[in-house]
Amino acid sequence: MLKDLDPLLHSQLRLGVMSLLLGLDSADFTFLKEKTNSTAGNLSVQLDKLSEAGYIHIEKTFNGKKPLTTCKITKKGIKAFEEYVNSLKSYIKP
Amino acid sequence: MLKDLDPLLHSQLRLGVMSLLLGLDSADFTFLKEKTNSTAGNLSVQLDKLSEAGYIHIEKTFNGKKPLTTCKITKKGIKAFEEYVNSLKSYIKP
DNA sequence: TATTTTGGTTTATAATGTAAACTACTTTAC
DNA sequence: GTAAAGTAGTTTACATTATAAACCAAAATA
Repeated sequence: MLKDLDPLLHSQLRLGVMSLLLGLDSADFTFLKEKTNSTAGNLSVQLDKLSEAGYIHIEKTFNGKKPLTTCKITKKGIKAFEEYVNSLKSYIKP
Repeated sequence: MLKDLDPLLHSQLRLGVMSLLLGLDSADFTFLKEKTNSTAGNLSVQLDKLSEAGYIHIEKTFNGKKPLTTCKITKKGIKAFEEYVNSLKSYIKP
């Protein structure tokens, strides 16, 4: 009946990041920070967790002279997200 | 875009309890424990939280000589659940 | 009558989330 | 050119949350 929910995705901020990344080719730190309305510190921590789980890929480059952190969702991340949504349905079905 | 998720409902066990109660007139402790696959201790704590928030109503009676804890979802709980589901959609929309 | 089971609660610990403080560099204003 | 403010983050310390282990009281069973 009630399926387990991936604890890594069952967090407002991490879910928000994944949701945003799913619709985009890639997104940088500042964009994600604004869209999710999070603090930089929190976002930094949560991106690391998603990265460690292999759900996103983080690339650190430079935009001219400014550091630029770019995130991309991975295949594994897409699959995990889809499974999470599927599991959620067992809770919210009418 | 991404709406805030009620933290009280954004927990696997509490969400599971609410989901189950939504479809039933009422449910007792043991039933919820089995259906959610939780430990009694955890369930006890989480039911208290839902009760304190006014999302469920807990009645403690006796079934013959055995204690019986019965839970019912409240109007407030139904509304909160519906809002939670609605907010969730901003994350999982295709 | 000793042991197990039922139906829980309390408490201690582990895991998680978040904000505040910090780093390092850059741009702007004097 | 140098002081102040801004950008782009990271680290650390604390608060909240979740979970499990230990516990309690009564009842059923052996």
